[in-house]
Amino acid sequence: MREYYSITELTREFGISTRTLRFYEDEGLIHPVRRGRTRLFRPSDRHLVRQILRGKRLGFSISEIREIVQMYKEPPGEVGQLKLMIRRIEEKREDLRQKRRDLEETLAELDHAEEACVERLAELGVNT
Amino acid sequence: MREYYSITELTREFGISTRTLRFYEDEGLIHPVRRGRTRLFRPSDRHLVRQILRGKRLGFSISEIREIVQMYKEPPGEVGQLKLMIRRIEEKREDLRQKRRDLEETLAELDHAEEACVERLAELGVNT
DNA sequence: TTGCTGTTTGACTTTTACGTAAAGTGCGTG
DNA sequence: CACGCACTTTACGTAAAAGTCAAACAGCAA
Repeated sequence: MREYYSITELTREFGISTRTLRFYEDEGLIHPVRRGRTRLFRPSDRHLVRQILRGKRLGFSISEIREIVQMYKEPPGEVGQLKLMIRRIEEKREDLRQKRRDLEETLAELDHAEEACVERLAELGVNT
Repeated sequence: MREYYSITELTREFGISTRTLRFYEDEGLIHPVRRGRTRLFRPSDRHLVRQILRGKRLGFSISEIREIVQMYKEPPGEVGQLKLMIRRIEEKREDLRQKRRDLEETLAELDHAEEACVERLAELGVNT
């Protein structure tokens, strides 16, 4: 496990630009440490980036992703906050379950579409 | 099964604006027929809107959704086109499978986060 | 010292997906 | 007829999420 990653190492690994990583820092999603002015990304920052990009692929906005990564952190100490957090987590999970339904339906329709194409090819006498 | 829906009926049903439906028409996603200048939405248009919104929830862009709804249509008649279409469908499916992995991972992490909160509540002597 | 590479901040630009305002059409009702 | 209502087009505006570019600095090799 490496101690630190440079900004370009991460851009290469994840296929994103330096601008994007700085943008995520401005948005408070990541907090790389500094040596002088230069950013040093720890493994935890790298893991956060991975989680951020996962959220992006699922169509979450930056502020939604910000909420989600808050949830991954240490649970708060106060009872009210904890209950609030649990409610928020449940909401996100419901959101994700909706996405899962959408996803399965879309996959099923694509399966169907592909079958139709394959059948059409067979009709045309093409050996698949 | 209704013959036609008005634009506002659909906006109410789906919780979107008229602007959005006209935008989708401009983008070539739907093609409601006209009586005079007024749009009439058929059941098939309504179904398309449903599919479009599903794509949106999954984080697809308008042009990606355009590609997807092309795939739902009748398969093309020409062999080359058919093979191309099948390749495209397979790409989208791979895309969706990636999303599914992302989704399951995110759900798992949220499960874990919620458990941590519940445990923390228990430590504080709160009866859940 | 010069030059290269990587990095910084800051400002401006772009794309997407609509929102919103203006001005007008078509139709059924009182 | 006048009104209201749903609908139309055209045009400009905007927020989010970066992309792009410039100017400057730091470290290191030749």
